[in-house]
Amino acid sequence: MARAESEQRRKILEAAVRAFAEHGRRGATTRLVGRHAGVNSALIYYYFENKDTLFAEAIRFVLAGLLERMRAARRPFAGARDRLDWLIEQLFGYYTAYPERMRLMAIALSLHPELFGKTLSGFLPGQTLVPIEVLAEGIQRGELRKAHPMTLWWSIMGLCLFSLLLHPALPHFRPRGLAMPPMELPVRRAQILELLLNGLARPAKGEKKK
Amino acid sequence: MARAESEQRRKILEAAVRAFAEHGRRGATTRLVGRHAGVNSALIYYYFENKDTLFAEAIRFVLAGLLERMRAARRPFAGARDRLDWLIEQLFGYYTAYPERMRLMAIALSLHPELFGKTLSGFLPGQTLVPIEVLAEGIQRGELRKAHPMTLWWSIMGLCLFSLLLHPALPHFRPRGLAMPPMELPVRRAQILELLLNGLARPAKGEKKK
DNA sequence: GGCGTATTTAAGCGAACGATTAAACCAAAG
DNA sequence: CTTTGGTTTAATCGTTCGCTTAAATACGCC
Repeated sequence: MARAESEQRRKILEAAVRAFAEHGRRGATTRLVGRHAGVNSALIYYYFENKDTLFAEAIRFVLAGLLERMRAARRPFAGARDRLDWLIEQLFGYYTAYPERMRLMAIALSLHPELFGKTLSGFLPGQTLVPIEVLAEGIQRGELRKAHPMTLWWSIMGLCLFSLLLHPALPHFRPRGLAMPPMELPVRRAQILELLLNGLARPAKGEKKK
Repeated sequence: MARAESEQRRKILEAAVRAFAEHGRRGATTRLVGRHAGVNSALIYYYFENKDTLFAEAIRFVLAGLLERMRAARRPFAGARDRLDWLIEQLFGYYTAYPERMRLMAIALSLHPELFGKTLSGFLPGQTLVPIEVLAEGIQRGELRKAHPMTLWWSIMGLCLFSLLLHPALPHFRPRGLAMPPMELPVRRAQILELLLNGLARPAKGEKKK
């Protein structure tokens, strides 16, 4: 049965996030989670029903952390560029602080889409959906094109998440005779911002980039 | 030891892609792969050294399939929109034909970035990198902004892959009191194309969308 | 046919897994 | 000091895993 909050429970949850992000839902063993938490693996079954609910709770934990971070950092914006830059920064900042959490989100999405969707459904109601609100405000003020804020958020998520996932793969990706672009995170971040603002197409004659 | 090409080897490889995409590298058992392939699981160890090299070969198989598809579909382009639309279509089309292959790519990227990078390094040299060439041509003709073609390709990959991963999660994502945007694949595809062409920012007065 | 090689299978090994259990621990209350 | 209830642990059960082995089967060549 699920026990209430406690120091140990939280330690297990964080260890679970790390273990699941590193080895996947199946690859991470309960013993490994216990070892990461500095705790006997049987304790997991005192706080969580079984391994599967631990996994679901870990996802919920990651999502809550991101939303909480955005809630705390929310501020007024000076325009489209400032607004989009802030949204990107939230994702990049969360990754920098907790890379394993972003990876767990990606794993859940690619390997357990059904569970991911259901967890989201059970979690979001009642939450302040900061990124959606921030984007909706941008549209309403005429900074952004008219569209459903959620599709805009998905675009930003896709661009950022893919870049962040790619990041640790690139050091091992060195094909001979193929020049690689710079891939430090700040550079990639700036590229994403420009893409979101202006697109990839070359501006027609007469149009001027500010 | 790795045996040469054969009907059975390919059947095992395709079954492995399906199994790994469904359950992950650890979650997919060799017995399941064998069952999917209609073959005794011991046969896997006749054609592949062990489970890990089978996983690596499965990734290579998926990448080869995508590149081959693009090589076969390559054609001249009428402008930036046509060019970008074709690139998006390649990814969406590959997903439609083999959803499990795209998912395996996402799993490898999020769960095994090092292996993914190394597999890419071992595979790409000697291959014709169609998407890179297509994008480089677009830049050279002045259709696209100046940038490293590979960063452009990563942007397109990120947008498309995230949308495709999200797709099977959305039916289970129905939070009460939250209007969801339409998410049929063709709609999402059109949105991505517009984003790539124009960005999200509202055009300033005087500029006109064609 | 009959021999030799290549392929495929059934059977099973040791190890590691998720989960359960009962006992040990410990701090606060009586 | 003893009791009590919440917390943590060691020990272990039954199952499943990756992988090996040895036997069985298919197949080409004489």
